[in-house]
Amino acid sequence: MKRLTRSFYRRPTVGVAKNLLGCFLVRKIGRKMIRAKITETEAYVGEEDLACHASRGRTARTETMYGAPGHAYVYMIYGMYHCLNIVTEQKNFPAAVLIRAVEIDGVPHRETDGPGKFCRFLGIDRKLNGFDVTEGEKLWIESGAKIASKNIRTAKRIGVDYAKHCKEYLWRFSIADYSK
DNA sequence: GTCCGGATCTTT
DNA sequence: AAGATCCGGACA
Repeated sequence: MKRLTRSFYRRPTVGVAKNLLGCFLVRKIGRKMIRAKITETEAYVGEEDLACHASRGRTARTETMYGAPGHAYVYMIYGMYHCLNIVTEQKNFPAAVLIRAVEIDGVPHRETDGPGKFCRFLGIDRKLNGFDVTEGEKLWIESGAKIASKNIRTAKRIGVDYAKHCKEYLWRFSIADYSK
């Protein structure tokens, strides 16, 4: 397995979101290393995407998304959960892939089948916001077996009812075997 | 400064 | 179906 490089992320976000399925999110805490297979993702693309945090422009929070691709964008939601995204596309174009679910060997899937759940399990919080996943030692992503397109399920994104017409975009992707 | 709502999850 | 819980963004 090979670590994904910056050029992997410097591409259209929807493609990155699909290609991340089946890849392995690796988290290292001290001597402990956890490998998590990515099973569900969503794309958030630019200021025109009303579901994207950057739709309200460049702010302190969204600054990471405007930065170079291959960095983690971690934010807190509902006062108690964190969500992990990987920044995509060119610098100064705000876009990212939200990782929504992973699977870890020996861990019940229900503990890692939501964005807040696996972040809690992997100890991911805002301290990792802006972390370079193409170089750092705490968090990175390795390539995995390619998922055939017939095994990729496409759907509307979750929890973005406020996003007007953008809520209809089919920018949620999951591996068929793991779809709920 | 104040106010409001959220890319969620758990429990009822 | 509702509660937990708090930060970021909008407005003043």
